[in-house]
Amino acid sequence: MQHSAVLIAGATASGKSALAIEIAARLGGIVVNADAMQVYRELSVLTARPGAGETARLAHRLYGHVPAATRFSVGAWLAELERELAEARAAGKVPVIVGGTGLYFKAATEGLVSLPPIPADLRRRIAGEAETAGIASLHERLAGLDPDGAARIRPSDRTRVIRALEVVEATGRPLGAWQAEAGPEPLVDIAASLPIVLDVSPAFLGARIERRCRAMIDEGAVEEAVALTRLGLDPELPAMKAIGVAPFAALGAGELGLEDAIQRTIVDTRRYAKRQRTWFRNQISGWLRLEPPFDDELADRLADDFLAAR
RNA sequence: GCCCAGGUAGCUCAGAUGGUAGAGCAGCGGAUUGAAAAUCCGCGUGUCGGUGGUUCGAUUCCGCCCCUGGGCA
Repeated sequence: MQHSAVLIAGATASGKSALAIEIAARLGGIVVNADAMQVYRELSVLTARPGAGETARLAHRLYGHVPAATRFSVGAWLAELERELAEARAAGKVPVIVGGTGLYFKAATEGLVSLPPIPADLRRRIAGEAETAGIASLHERLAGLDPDGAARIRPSDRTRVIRALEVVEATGRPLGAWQAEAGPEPLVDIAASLPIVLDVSPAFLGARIERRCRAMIDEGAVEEAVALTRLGLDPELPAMKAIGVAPFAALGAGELGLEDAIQRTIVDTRRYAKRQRTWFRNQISGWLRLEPPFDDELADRLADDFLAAR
């Protein structure tokens, strides 16, 4: 079953969430999260997750509903998105999917290959081997089991080497073979949707990122980072790698100065925004590209555009 | 005012008996199919403070000037 939706992709601090709310309000819709970090329960200030004011105005789904101890994934998100889209349709509400994770949008609009789940103990074993034997030696093993994959993935690309090895060891087939199969149809029918990418300049983002990172302190970023680290979770879990967690936790522990912690967070955020811009510039085509200001007039126009497209 | 040290990339600095310069950080470009705020690849972006002089050639040597820091008055 394919769905129509409004899609809003944009870099961090671009103003995409506010625009999503305005459009959803005009369409009688709901906001659905497409951001890999805003799903974590213990992260709110650090991920700039929509607050009480926003969620009181209209429904926000897939925000803060996953414990930080969980290793979330595109596949898990896609399964939840399917449920949300079905519910929204049944309720007659337009889903406005907003986020900054390019891979999630790609999975929603182009589909994701169907793979059996990888046993958790196998994943742990391979990750452990990466630590002890080194990622290059895992790549050598991959070359024996999945030559095409090994040729495509650099020996230094830790995430992809581990993933490719997991798949071929768990299923007996290389990842590329799975991907070559026709997967399930995409959840979002892009032709019947309004896909928007916010085209924001580094200068525009830079100022907003700095302001946000400084404001976080008063909103409790340090306390949030400290509380998260006190859970004693595996530092390799995705939630532990959220921008700001390490520097603000270090600040809370007295190991880093205030200004150093803020600067570290600003720089990390800027770099993240740069990677997002690269993704949206090169991995997405045929989407409506919009420049600031993202104001009420724009929301009016986009809501009309969506109704016309559908 | 005098003496000393220093002005080289966005920042902190290195360097060449005279042949237009290079590190770290920052920055920029790219890849991206179940960890994606992850992971990985590539790229120096420069009136060497200004101005005269010596020289085939000056960022480098010399003069003068400007700026910064320290010292003496």
